[in-house]
Amino acid sequence: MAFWLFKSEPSNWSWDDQVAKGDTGEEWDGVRNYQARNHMREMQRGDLGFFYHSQKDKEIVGIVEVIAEAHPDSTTDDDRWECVDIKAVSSVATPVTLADIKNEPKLADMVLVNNTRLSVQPVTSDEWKIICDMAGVKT
DNA sequence: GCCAACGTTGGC
DNA sequence: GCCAACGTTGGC
Repeated sequence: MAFWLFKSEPSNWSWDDQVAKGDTGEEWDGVRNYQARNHMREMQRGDLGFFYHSQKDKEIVGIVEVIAEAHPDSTTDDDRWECVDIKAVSSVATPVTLADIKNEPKLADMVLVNNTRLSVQPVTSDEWKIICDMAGVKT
């Protein structure tokens, strides 16, 4: 079981949009970055991830689950790009902001802090646990 | 709205 | 294969 973080600009694809898809889930398409794609290739069904709103909110707002492993991205003919499908699992009780994360010394090494531009990131199990505590999510 | 950081492209 | 130029992302 691995943990991830999915970043999205809410004006493009928000947590509400994701929740509206229910258990059907949705492709995490549109990624055009090799590092992010490689992370998606490593994902397995049942892996969990944080759903992070970039730009305006800058906070983790929900938990998602990988429901389909990497497959060609249907939004392009370019076969370099793949994506996984994810579904919303639950909203967090307390959104965890980027500022909260930066204020927590244990999270100083998070990719979110050090490589702000990467849209799909790995999260360690320690980081997962700490953030779930902060968010009021039971693990 | 600005700007820094980073990834990608393309000329050589 | 290197590196300058460019485009995009995202925090502030």
